[in-house]
Amino acid sequence: MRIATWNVNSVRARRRHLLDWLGRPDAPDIVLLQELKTEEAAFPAMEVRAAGYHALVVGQKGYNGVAILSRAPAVERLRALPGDEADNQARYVEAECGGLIVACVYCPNGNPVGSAKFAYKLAWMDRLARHAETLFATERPVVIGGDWNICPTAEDAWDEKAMAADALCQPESRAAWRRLIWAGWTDSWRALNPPPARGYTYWDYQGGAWAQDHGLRIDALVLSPVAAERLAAAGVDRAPRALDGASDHTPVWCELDDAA
DNA sequence: ATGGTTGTTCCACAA
Repeated sequence: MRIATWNVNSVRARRRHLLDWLGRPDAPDIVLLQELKTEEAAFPAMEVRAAGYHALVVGQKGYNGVAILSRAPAVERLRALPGDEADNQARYVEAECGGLIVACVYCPNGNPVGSAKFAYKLAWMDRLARHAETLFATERPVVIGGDWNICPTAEDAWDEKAMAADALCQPESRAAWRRLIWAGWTDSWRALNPPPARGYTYWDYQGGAWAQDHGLRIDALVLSPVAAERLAAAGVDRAPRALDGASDHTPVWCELDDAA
């Protein structure tokens, strides 16, 4: 079972890239998408279906938006992250699929540091950590994947000094990530690629970042213990980032062996 | 210290 996550930065602008990628022979069984930037009604569900995938979409006009694509139908569990009824940003969807619990996250960016947006980022990550505890307690195979908007360590940034003022690299942001790791969750790519390996997943549109490989690793598939026991491979697919009109993120994937 | 780029929406904002 192959699972991937990809922040497409507008599913309408990336429709052709997405459909081409879903049509490749090694395309994943489950794909988590972020930053759809559209309402569910404008999601290209028919074309995605023709490519072989069911789609569970939580959309929003202009901003955010997440989806779970799957070859087998997914059964929806949650369309929002618990813990704040007033939060209407489309950043979370969770489903039962292929014997797994799968959660797709678009964590808040939080820039600039010290703003209300940074406070929202930390509050959202606190809600995620608390919800992750309930998922962990199921003792089921669980995958939480998406754009975390956190660069976990200095090894995950092209230049720690250049990123020092960014919300993605703040100590509080990294502490929110480590809270999950200390609780027993596995960062799938990093588990198989220990430092000094680099696996950037995002390159800014500005400053020729892609051409110079000035990237960050901020997209990840995080596994509960029984899922991590099945982890067979993980990788970053850099090809879509090299295309004309690319998203600023590229897909990350992991392979889980069949359940014993 | 600023400007560099992309997407969506509206004449900015978010990333």
